[in-house]
Amino acid sequence: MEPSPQFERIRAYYLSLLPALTSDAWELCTDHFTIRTLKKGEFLQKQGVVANHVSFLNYGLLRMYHLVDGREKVSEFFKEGDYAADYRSFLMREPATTFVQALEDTEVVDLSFDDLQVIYKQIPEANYIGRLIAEELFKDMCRRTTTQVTVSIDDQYAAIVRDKPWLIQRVPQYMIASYLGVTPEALSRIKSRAGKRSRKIPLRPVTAPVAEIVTAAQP
Amino acid sequence: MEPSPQFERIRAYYLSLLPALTSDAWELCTDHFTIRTLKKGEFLQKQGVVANHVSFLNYGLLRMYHLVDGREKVSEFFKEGDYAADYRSFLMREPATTFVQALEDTEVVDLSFDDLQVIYKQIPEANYIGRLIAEELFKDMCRRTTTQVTVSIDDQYAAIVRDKPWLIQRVPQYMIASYLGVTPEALSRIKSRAGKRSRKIPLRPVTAPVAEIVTAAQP
DNA sequence: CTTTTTCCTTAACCCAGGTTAATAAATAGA
DNA sequence: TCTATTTATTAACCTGGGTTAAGGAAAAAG
Repeated sequence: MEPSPQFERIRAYYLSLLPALTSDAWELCTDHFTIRTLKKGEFLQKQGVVANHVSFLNYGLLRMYHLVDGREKVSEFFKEGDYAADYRSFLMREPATTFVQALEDTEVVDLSFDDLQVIYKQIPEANYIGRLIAEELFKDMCRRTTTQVTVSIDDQYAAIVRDKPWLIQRVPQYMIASYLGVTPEALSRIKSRAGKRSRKIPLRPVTAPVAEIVTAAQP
Repeated sequence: MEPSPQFERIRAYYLSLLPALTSDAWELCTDHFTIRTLKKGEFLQKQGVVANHVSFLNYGLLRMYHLVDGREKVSEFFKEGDYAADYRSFLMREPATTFVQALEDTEVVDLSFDDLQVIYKQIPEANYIGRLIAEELFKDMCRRTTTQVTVSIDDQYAAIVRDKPWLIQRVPQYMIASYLGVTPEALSRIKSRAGKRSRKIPLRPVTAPVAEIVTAAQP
């Protein structure tokens, strides 16, 4: 069987986690993969439904959000190369609390829960990959939580502009506002504040206004 | 070697995750475990230091917090039976961004990063346990995030009183306030509001004021 | 290109929570 | 026990973000 180009990206991802991945093991994986496409606006996941797949994005863009008394609260974006799912629902076999919707036409590699369990049984190393993926997701959530507690909204937005310009390019402002936990109106204010700031700031301390490096303090 | 009573609780925990855990594998684990005690106020982890252990709590109580311009922001509590650590720092081998401090005299079973890697090498099933633990931590963070987005502060506090009375008993109010993301003064207001509410509420809709069950909506 | 819809911005008003301060209650130390 | 320190409460004031509303820009539909 010749390698499907649709599995190349996920193969590279698995190899990056487990360079020793054998071609036998890989074949077994691809037996369980299925390709699916979503048109802009379609849903990968809906609230109330148990997530039955994890989906690796070949291309496209998704958003995850909660619906809380009529309002959408964006919690995550997924782009090409990411694993997307309500992983909590997938793991717990409980109805999802979130929606995951395509913001662009998107192609994913699906793997169902049952198929994944088969893989875990038949390929012990899969547990290793599964561990690394879960750890990676955990780290990401830690990063997010730390940022929310640690960084002002204004700086969080500045960080997005600086570090994730693709978000600004591909996602409407009101979703980014929601992601930051504020209203679109508030994000407008943030942006106008940022505008004034950056016009003034050149006069700021030229000598390294670096964040202090915090070392272990005494109790 | 006769079983140490200090490892009984963690043994039960591992067995709950992997009933098939062999005694050989368990012996190998205990070879790497060390017992440590912390007096109230002492630190398990300090900001700026790479977390070198994961610590299973035999008894006691810990809090994890960020220090952001002089203020403590509590992000987590750990009690007997929990695994405590700055797991992000532990996994990434990067300096911790958090402090973890004992709120009571505490006894932990330590496992160092290097020892854990040895265990992962020698016992393939360990990856399975590691995966489940990482997944569990991920699920907990999801729960927390969902709650923060979904539930009002007043209801979050009510939920703590209802579901985690041990938190109320063992932790000062101002730390719970911090955990909820508000000031102690705000928590006082929340409590007084709750007082008024519960005195009035008996007159509320007697016919099942249940949260609507949300099913998959149409796109 | 025009129309329609979606998205963004600005302004005025309001309010929950932060801030400060003062007091009371509870806990720890002597 | 009594004192000192920590913790909790309450009130007055202030501020930043929510809310509402309206106008303008941009994108999609025709």
